[in-house]
Amino acid sequence: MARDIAEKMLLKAGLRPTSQRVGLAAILFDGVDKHVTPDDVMRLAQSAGVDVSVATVYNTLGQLAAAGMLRRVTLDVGRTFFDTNVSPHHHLFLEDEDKLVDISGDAVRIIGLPDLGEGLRIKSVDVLVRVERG
Amino acid sequence: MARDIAEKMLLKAGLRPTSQRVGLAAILFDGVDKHVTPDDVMRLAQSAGVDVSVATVYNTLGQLAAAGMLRRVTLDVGRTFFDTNVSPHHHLFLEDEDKLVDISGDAVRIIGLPDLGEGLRIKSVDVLVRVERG
DNA sequence: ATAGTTGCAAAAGTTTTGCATTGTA
DNA sequence: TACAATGCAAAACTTTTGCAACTAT
Repeated sequence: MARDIAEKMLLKAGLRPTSQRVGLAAILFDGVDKHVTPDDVMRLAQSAGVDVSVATVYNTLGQLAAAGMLRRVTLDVGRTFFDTNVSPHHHLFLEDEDKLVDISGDAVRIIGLPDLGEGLRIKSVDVLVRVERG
Repeated sequence: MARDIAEKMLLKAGLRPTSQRVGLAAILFDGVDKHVTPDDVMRLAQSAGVDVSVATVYNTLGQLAAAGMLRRVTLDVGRTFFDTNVSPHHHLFLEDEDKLVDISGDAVRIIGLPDLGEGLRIKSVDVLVRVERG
């Protein structure tokens, strides 16, 4: 049952497993990696009969991302995706389908990044490959 | 005079060199590469005495980006930058200063990107390095 | 009781659209 | 005069905030 997993993930994230959050987490952590927008989540919640407001969807997604349970991927104006795959990896964006696809993080190597000055630390390196039919 | 250059760029982009657009282009293409948000541009326009609405700032930036005169760089929610450097290159984002810095495109090499299926074409490869003090 | 947490209505902020106006042929 | 392009007010959309209600001790 996905609800059990959902509850465990919420507790691990230090969030109370309220009915809204359990409902959302059950949708997100069903065992299949996904890339969803807040709007997708809202729609999925409605279909699943989870009664929740848009604000709570945003807040919950933000909290899960802050807890490292989701990865926020910002693409273009007004296109924020949340990725349930939180291991280091990159993304391919299929423009024609408006869809994000993971690229394994191990496979990709980036060489030639500049040395950082004193006291600076790399927080993340994201590669986004935009792909179109042609 | 930056106004002459501005007018040339607009004509090259197929846009009428109206007073608003010339004013904005003169701010953007003053010979120094910059990373600006629509809000920055609005403020700069006001300081420069260019009378223009927010909508026109957005529309003009979008038109210049579509014409390849500006590069749109989307970072996070509600953080769209326009880069006057349109040659292929990557970006470093300094979180503490909320500032984008260019990384030369020639210096960086990315290896291990997956083969694309039939009929797909890479449109762009963007690397974003997030940096923080630490 | 009370201190902390939650969910959401309302507010804030960003971007796009519809259309009156202006410019062009 | 007709036809296309422009600029912007207003609308649409995305995200955050403030606070009443709830929970746990």
